[in-house]
Amino acid sequence: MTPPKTTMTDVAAAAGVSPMTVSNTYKYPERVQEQTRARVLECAAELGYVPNIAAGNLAAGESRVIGGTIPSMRNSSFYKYVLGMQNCANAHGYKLVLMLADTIEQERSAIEALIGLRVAGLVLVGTEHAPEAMTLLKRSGIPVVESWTPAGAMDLGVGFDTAAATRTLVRLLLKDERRQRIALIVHEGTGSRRFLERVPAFRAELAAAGRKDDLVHFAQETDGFGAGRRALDALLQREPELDAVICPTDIVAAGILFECSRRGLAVPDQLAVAGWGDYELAQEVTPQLTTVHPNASEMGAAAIDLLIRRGQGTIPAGYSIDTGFEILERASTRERAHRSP
Amino acid sequence: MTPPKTTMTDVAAAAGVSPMTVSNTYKYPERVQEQTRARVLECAAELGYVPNIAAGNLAAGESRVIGGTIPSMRNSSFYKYVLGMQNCANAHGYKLVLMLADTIEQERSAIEALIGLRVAGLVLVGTEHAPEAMTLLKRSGIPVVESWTPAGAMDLGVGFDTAAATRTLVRLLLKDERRQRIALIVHEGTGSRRFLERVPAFRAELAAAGRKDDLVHFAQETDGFGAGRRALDALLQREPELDAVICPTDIVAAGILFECSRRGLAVPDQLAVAGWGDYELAQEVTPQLTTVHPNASEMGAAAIDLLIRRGQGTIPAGYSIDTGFEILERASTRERAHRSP
DNA sequence: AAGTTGAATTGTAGCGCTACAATATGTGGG
DNA sequence: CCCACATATTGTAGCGCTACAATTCAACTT
Repeated sequence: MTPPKTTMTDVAAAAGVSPMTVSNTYKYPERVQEQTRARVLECAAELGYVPNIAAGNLAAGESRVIGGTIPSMRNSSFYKYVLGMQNCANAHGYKLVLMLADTIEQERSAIEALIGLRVAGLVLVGTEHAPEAMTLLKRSGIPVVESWTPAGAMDLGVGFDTAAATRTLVRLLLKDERRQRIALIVHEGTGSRRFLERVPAFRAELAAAGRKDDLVHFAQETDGFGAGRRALDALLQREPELDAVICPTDIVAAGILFECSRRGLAVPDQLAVAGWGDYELAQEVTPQLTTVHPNASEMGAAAIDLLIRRGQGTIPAGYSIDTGFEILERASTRERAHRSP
Repeated sequence: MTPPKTTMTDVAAAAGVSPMTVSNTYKYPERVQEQTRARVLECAAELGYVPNIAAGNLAAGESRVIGGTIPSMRNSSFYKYVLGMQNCANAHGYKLVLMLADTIEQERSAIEALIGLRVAGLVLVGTEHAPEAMTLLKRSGIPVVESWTPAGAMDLGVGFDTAAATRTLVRLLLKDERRQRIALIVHEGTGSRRFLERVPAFRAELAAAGRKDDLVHFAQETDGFGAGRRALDALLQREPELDAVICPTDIVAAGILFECSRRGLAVPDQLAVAGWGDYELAQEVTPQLTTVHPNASEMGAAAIDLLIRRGQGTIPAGYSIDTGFEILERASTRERAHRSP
């Protein structure tokens, strides 16, 4: 019932050295003579010893564990982002532990737990956090990187300019000057305001081109494909002449594509559809989706990198990295063929 | 630079009580008088104090953190599974920390890190683990639940009978007795053999019906939708009379659907397609996909529940829970309409 | 031969917390 | 008024580990 816990002292006894030598074997191998180290490791393996990281952190007053919260695992951008974080962390001898945080409240609880674990740093998504969490974060002095956000981080940040990406998408759609009624769909919900900064960018760009900028639709984040269907429904009701739509994610865009095919609406001839996120899906649907590629993996790596360098004191406060984006223009927004006049 | 770390002693001093009273306030609130507790919590909040879980675990020799490894975040079943775990853990006052483990080697490294953190228990996916990891797991005495697997767990297990699900799918396809050439696609790869147990079930059921059972295709797990395209290609080359196909995931099935639409192959009339996992996508594609619903959320909850109850000593070794599955029959495998004779 | 050096190893103390036993503080009975 | 008795609070010791200073010991100098 009670598992026989193997400690450093046990290993030391078995190897005939002092506990400190065992400690050094793991933490500063170069301080221990080759053959001593080999013997220690052998004994450790034989006893099934795994160093108690928590105790080590406590004694050393530092940690090589980085915590991350993720708001959703449902899209492939986040997957690449987490992979990027993990690879970078491992390459530097850090471990990444994740906690799921779908809502601000869950995030608060996760942040508290990770601070409790005394992680070396924290990577959060976005800049909206529970006020209590912000306070704790500041008090604890743990370095924090906020990701998927171009600016406005409390300290360190990585991300790309979503407003710029939105403007670029609008301009791309306006290349076909016959498109008069362009809509923007954004998510709203308990979780995140991070879509909302696209709205003013959208409006500004349309206004600059002398178009009406009233078609902004708010969709539930939890709805997935269904949100696309519902959004299209609502938008067509408001504006039967709808020309083009910019979606908050490729999932929503795909939902719209599916709905268009049900209704017999031709994409892109009758309706141009732009996605967001460059999910794998975007290349598989017909027509292929124009989308925003977020460099998720680079973003993840940059976040961890910032954290580690901040720990070394080589990064000033308030530093931010823009990991850029790329607009992938595909069939779903191609200009309509000009018919002979 | 050096963040002023607030400790229990600081809070105790501020509240004018002993450190033990602060400790009790958090761990055994009922032992502390109402007003004392209130004062302690107030001081803690003011100082931004968060208990050091790691130190607490060390002193108490126990932990309320559960570790989990996840092989992929790309599908919605895993999302629901993780949610199920997290909800159950939180409901019992436990925290769930996750590590990404796409390969056996990454899993080994994650297991080691989580043991190092001295988590209360571990939830792994599948039954294949690095031998070193298995040894450590046994030696450490940490309770382990293996999930997504019906049987063969080293100790505790949760999952459903994938062989039974496969047989049910085959029988469903055989209801249309004109279907002669049914194929099975499974994933193979560095990551997992967990798809392979479907093969003998597939063969046995077909053999029992007097059909040929040779059409088994192995696809790369990393390929996503593309795997569907490639698999269909390969299968049609081997057997132009292909009637039906059972896919390892809904993603692969959707890939096949997309490819069918490109080729002008009618689903289900010319080719029946069955998916696996009941992803959101399955209901959105046309035709809607027949699929296996894995009760992912229940599985996650059951895993954590087992772990906690094992910690309390109320679960015998070798205990397994079958969380069942459901076959969702949808348009992609409907019987072909009988033409009048 | 005594002194100097450097590498390898080892005590000591303490990280922040909790189990446990010990003490203080009240309450009512005899 | 003293004793039992429960309730509230507090020392003490130690969890497993590491920083740091102290020690050992062989290999060179001079």
